[in-house]
Amino acid sequence: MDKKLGLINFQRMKKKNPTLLDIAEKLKITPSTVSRALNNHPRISETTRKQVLKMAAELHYEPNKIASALRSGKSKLVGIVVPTVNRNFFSSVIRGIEAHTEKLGYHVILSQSYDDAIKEKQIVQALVNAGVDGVIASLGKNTTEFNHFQEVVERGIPLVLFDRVTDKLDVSQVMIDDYLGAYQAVEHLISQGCQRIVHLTNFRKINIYKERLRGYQDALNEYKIPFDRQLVIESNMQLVDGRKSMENLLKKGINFDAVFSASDYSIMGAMQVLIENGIKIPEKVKLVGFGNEPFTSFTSPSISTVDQRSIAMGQITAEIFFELLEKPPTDRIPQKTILKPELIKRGSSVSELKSAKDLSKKIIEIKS
Amino acid sequence: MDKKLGLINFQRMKKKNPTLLDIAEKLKITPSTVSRALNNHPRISETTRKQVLKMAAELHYEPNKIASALRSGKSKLVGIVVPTVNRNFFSSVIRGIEAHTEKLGYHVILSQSYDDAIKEKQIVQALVNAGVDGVIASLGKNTTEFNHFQEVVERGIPLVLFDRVTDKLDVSQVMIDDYLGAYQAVEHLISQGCQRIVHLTNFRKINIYKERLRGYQDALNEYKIPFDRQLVIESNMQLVDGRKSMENLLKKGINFDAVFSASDYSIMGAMQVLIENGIKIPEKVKLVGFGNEPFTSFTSPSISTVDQRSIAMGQITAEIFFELLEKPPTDRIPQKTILKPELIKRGSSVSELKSAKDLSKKIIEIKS
DNA sequence: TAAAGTTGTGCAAACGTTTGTTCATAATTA
DNA sequence: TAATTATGAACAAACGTTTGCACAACTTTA
Repeated sequence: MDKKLGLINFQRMKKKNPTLLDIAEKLKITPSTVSRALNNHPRISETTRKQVLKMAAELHYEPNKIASALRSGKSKLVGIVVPTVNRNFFSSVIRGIEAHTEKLGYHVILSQSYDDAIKEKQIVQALVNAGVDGVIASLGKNTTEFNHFQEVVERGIPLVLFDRVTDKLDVSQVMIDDYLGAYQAVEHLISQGCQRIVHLTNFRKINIYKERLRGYQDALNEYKIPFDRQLVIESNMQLVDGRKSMENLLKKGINFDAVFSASDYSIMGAMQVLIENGIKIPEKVKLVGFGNEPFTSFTSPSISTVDQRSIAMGQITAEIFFELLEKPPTDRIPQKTILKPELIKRGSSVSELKSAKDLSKKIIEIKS
Repeated sequence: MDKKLGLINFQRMKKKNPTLLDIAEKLKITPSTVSRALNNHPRISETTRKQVLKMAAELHYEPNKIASALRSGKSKLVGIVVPTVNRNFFSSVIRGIEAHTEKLGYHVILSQSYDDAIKEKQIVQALVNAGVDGVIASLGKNTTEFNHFQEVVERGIPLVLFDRVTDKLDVSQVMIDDYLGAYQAVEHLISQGCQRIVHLTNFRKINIYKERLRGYQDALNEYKIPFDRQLVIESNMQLVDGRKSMENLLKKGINFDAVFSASDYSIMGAMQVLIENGIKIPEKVKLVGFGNEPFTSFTSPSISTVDQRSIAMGQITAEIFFELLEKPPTDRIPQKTILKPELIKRGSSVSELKSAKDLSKKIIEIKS
């Protein structure tokens, strides 16, 4: 019986990590010296350092981050909070951030709020409890209250917001110029001869959509095109919403020659309905979306859209974040960084660009 | 000078978390009692427990997870490793897992390997160092060596693989029946009258692609259609690869009437080239992809594809994982769970389904 | 009514680091 | 050569929990 128990225990035995103490004992020095040797403390002799490094490698020593975090208060973890990770924009930004964090020996805890304000709050608290050294976040659509983020700041934990930001928090923010993006998109449509431009926007009046709407209005103004309230359609901006909005427009018989949507998803839905009704794009109606989701280049015609500079945003967000991290909390002056978006003209708004193939055909025809 | 320093220090003062000790002192009891009270230890009296809970709430006490993790060896963190998070399939699985973990008070650390074997190794080590209680992973395409995962198992840390799995590790796995998915897809194409079916596959011969190829071959066999090596095209399976593969096929003048791709991205590319060359889909060539990426339903025609049951896979993976977690390492018998995929027939392979609108039109026409 | 069991709490060690302080020795300066 | 400074390493405390053990005060059992 005893023997069997012993056997079981033996099998259960987990491979134990070697610790600083193990290295210290082998070398007949103290753990503190080992620790300093591994952390390149200047007061450690080259010979000791070499010995320690060698022994550490030999034993496959891996520092226990938990213990380190407890003692030093630095976890080398940065928490990222996004509404969803399943959006090209967000995952690109994350990739940009990750590239930076890795270089500096930090790791990322990724959490999704699914645009749920309560979940967002829980996540942020959990991240703080987990001892992250900083938080990078993009707000959920339904977030109207910011105590959880305020708390982060008060704890002296660096916080950077990107894309979906708020003025109610006095923290560093990185965003694109939504106003400009919308303005350029609408200006482009006008330059293509459009006069009755529908705008699809979100019924939740969060910053980015307000700005896009403002860009739309100002561009119309600039070109002396009257603003028609009827042409601004509010919805949840998903594909189905785009479909519904377009179906409604057609049913009501409202006259229009272009659609500028604040989301690629809803413009996709709108385009589907237009195609199904035999309305030629871009001949009869021209379309521009927002976000440069990958699928916009797959469709036929491909969809013009506004690129949000996700990679750049990720890089810059990370840079600002780590600058903040180095500074003591008092020196952290919140800064706003606004990136210029890029209008990508594709087949849905420019006849000649209907597809790459068409283009090459045309050239061949001219040649022959 | 002194005063100024004092002021600075005051400003810098971070809001300190209250600890068990703070609660204990206020109530004139010991931290151990407080700890037990908060953890519902049976030997704590109801009155003490209530007092502690009240005081904890009053002080906004949040347990320090780091300290708890260090002492108890349980971090309540589960690490997820996926090639990329920017794929509907993966993010759906993750969502399924998250739903489960949250209920049980666990948190998720999400990491992306970007199909880079070295990065994957680093990530797994980092997760172990970070003290995760378990790991859920989907292998990168280039992973050929599994020591890092073996290490996880040896440490007694539960490991579950999903979708991209390997037989070289004796751990629990959850996957779909790739063979069946492919078989059904090809069978469907044959039932639509196709005889010369191209198969786009990955040049990396990882499990899932091998299985899909096998399904393709067996379906042909079953229906006495000769296997033609020329019709199997290997590539990296991205959109551009699909384009190239199709361009090559057309250039070589190879005869075919259908394409079954092991990826939605490459079938998308292939479809673009076909459309650009004026080849009618599904009349001349029928297409089926694999993965049910959202964009497959956006295109025109919409693309038939094989759904990978991502939500179910996430749920089941999480269930298996937490079962494992409860058991001592010795009792962890690896189990394989194979889910049935679902063939989704859309316009790219069925003429009558070209679009929902067409369908409704037809109905109306019949009526009138 | 003494022995045995229960219940509620305190004590102190432990988890594996990091880090301020001390202390000896070696190198520099006056 | 004595006084000072640099250098390298040891000591010990600390981070905030958890947890085995001890122990007093009760309650039950014989």
